[in-house]
Amino acid sequence: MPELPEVEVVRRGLEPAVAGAQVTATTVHDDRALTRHPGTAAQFEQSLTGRRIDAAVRRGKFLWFPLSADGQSARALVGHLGMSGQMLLREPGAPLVRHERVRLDIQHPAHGELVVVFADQRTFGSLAIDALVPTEDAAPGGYGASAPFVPAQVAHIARDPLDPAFDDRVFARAVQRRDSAIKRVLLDQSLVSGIGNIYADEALWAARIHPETTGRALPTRAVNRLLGAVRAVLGKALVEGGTSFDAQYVNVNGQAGYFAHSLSAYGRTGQPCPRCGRPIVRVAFTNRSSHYCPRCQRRR
DNA sequence: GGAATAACCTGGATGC
DNA sequence: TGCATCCAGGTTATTC
Repeated sequence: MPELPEVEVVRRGLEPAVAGAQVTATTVHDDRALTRHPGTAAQFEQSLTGRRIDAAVRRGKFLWFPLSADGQSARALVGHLGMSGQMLLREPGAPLVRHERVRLDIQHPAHGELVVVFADQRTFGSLAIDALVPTEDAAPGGYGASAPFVPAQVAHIARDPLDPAFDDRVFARAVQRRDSAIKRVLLDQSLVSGIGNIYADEALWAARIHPETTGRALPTRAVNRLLGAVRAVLGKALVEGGTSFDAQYVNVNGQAGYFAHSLSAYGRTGQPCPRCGRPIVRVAFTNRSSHYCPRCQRRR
């Protein structure tokens, strides 16, 4: 499932191919991929075709591609991979990809003609064209950005822990005001972005914190330890190309990541904890699952 | 305003 | 073999 490392792998793969490229054609195969787009599929195609992409930017799990102004208001192509979205680079004229929803034909001054395919099995992902608005803190909008702008529909998303503008102290104070379980807090994208179910479980295991511990119960030292664990887990996953369980997550060339082999808690129900040997347990958690070690991660 | 939950969706796995 | 059911989970709208 695409979380921060997977989305960053995609951004890094796309950046050299799309930054500076012009969109020569846009084809929407399935308008369910445009659920976040305010207009029709035809308007989406018309708005995008002919525009130049200036960069590839990410905040949390959102990607966006600022479009050259050309006398129009500043806008960007915004994308979210949802649970199964993929952005693939293909050669011109490449056959239709399974679950292909949108295709962009682009012309890059150095790389020539290329195709960007947005494919998505479960249709939770989306593309949209959205206005860029100034960031609240005047810092660059996200990873890969030089300008202090963010798409309007991403403005409520907090910065992620790998963003240089992320404020550790503000995060710690916000956590300690919450009566919710810390896992729920980690998944709240308006407090800290980029963390999903997999990396929440892994970071809590690394920091030896029980997922049901309330934010209010965590001393500042523990919040900082957790933040360090989050950064370590995300950084390691990024180096290993992200986590792939099946064909749902691949990079822009269709290749899987290797971090699934490094997981310590997530998806390891009944297997020994790598630290103490006690079996990892799985418990229900708001329509999904939490995995943790009952010995290493004792409830406060 | 904070917290909790349902709904959206598809296909693989499992059980009968 | 075929059908029904369960499960995975990010975001948003709704409710309390």
